[in-house]
Order: sequence, then structure tokens, then C-alpha cells
Amino acid sequence: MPAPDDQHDVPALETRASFLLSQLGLQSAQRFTAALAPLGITPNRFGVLAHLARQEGRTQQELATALGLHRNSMVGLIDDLEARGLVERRRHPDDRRAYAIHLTPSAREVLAAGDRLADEQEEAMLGELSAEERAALIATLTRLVASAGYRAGVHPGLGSAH
Amino acid sequence: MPAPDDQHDVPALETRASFLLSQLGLQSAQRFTAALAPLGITPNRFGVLAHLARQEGRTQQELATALGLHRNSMVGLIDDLEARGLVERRRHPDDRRAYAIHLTPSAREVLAAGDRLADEQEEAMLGELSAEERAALIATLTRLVASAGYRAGVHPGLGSAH
DNA sequence: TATTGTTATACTCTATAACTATA
DNA sequence: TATAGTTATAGAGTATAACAATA
Repeated sequence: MPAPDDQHDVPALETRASFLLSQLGLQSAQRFTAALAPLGITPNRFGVLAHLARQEGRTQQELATALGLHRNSMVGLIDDLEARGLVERRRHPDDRRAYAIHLTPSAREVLAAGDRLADEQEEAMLGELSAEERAALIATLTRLVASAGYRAGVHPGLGSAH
Repeated sequence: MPAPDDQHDVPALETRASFLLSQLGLQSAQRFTAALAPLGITPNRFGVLAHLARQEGRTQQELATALGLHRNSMVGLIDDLEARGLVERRRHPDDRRAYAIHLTPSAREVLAAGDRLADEQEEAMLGELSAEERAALIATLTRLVASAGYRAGVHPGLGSAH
């Protein structure tokens, strides 16, 4: 049988930080998705709740802008969260076109539970590293995020900037 | 106007490595997608070519298994690459059910060009870091990938393991 | 005239099952 | 009976345009 012509002068993807980051980043997202599933929400929904928790009463448009997605997409996200009893659409006091989105007590429980799950995941992913290595990694990653021009805590996966 | 009730005792997503990795990883993937676009391929296709470059003549099934996706999905990928003149489906010498997939000279140019683009992206993303910081980052990420059980160079985004 | 929220539509990806031809 | 490749279909996710109510 003709042996396959092996060639080893090939792009070494696995030694590049950009590839490793992409690999680990997707893995991290997939794990978090699986961890949140029993709570009935996705990382996207969790991100909206977390953002709301910092300032309730925002309009859908404000939330969409803050999270970098289109207001059309926010409709479905809020529909979902409302159907699960995690947010309420109240009338906006100043603008009768807009809703003021508020968290329910149930949402605060979900946020706390998700936070615990994120802690467990952090432990599982970084378990091999020493405290110093963890600190160095987080410091470096934080610098890279800042230099990329992202606002802290805003994940690009929510939408692709409109 | 009623001030929104700010709350700052909230999950600190942005200080967790898992969140930062997810952010940077997706960013890295999006940049690479944009960089490869002028070449007419996506990171997925590039990954198939890169894998093929290490060992030509593989069957679609072997490629699918190696890259962690279903053979059904490989059909479309190979269709695409074949239509663009990047791979050829030759008859397999030992198994008349299977194809032996081979790269074209054009594919080797695409691989080289993509490799250059990946270098440029690495430079753009890590530009702020010193040589020591880069080395430390890559070493740490490599350990994390290994501990996660991935094979080097196999990206989980290609498919979700079947 | 511009903006908030909504709906409808289309397009991409992915997942699944079922079919054929070979083994 | 199992395997390689194919096809068809359905579902999730996302992007775009157009609409009604209000500013």
C-alpha cells in the first residue's frame, strides 16, 4: 500500500497563544454552558442578568447598547427571561415607549448559583496552577483584554457589535 | 426621576480566568476568521487543510475522527474545499468505499498565507507583552490545554465530539 | 423626524436520521 | 452485520428590514 506522504513542515498552530486562547476560550464557554444548563439559562442570559444586577431599571435599548448587541435580539432575550420569571418589564417612568427591566428575587438566586458554578469551574480549569501562576495568568489576560479595547465584563459573544 | 438601584455586590466576571479566556478566545477566533476571509476560507477549513498537510491520503472518516466531528459534516467541508480547488478526492487504494483526500498545490499556498496571517495576529494580540511574558503565557496555556485533555492542535470549535 | 419595542424573514451552522455501496 | 460516504431535514442562533407607538 502507498504510504501517505507525511509532511511536518506545517503551521504549528498549537504553539501560538492566539490558537491556545481560542481553544481554551471555547472550552471555557462550553463548560459554563453545561454548568448553567440545570439552572435553565445560558451564558448569554446570565450575562444579561449580571449586567442588570449592576443597574436595574434599564431599558432594553440601553441593555443592548451596553452589551454590544442589536435591540432586536434583546427582545427575545427579555422574553425568555420574563417567561422564566427572572425579569419583569415595568413601565418606564419617563418614556412611555420603553420598558424598565427589573430583576426578580428568583434572578438573584440564579445569579448567586451561577457565581458559585463559575468559581467551581475556575477551580477545575486552573487546578494545576500555583497561586502565583494563576495571578500572573489573570494579570496578563486582563492586560490583553484591555489592549483589545473591550470593556471589562462585556463578552463579545453576546452579539457582534452594531 | 427615580434613580436606578445600583448594586455592586455582583459576580465579578471580569476577574476570572475562565471569563477572560472565553473573551479573548472568541476575539482571537473572530480576528482569524476575518483575516482568512480574503483567502476564501474559514478557520474550520484551514484546520482541515492543516491537519491534512500532516498526513495526506486520509479518508473523510479518519479526518472527521481526528478532528472530533461527525463524518456527515466532513462531506460539506470537503465539498467546499474541492470546489475551491484545494483538495482532491482520489479513490482509496485499499477500500473502494472510501476516498483518499489529497491537497493541491494551491492548498499549500493557502496554508503558507494563513500561517503568515496567524503570525501577524499573534503579533497584534501580544504586542504589549515582553518576550518573557509571552513565553510564560504560552507555557501556562499549553499546560491548561494538556490538562483539559485536548490533543494539541485540535480545536473544539470544529465540532462537538461524536 | 428620530427612537423603543416588536415582528417577520432569511441565512448560517449544526445535529440527526436514513439511504447506497461496499466491506 | 458493520462501515464510508451521501442526502435531506430540522433546529438553534443571528442578522436585516419594516412596522406601530411615542418622543
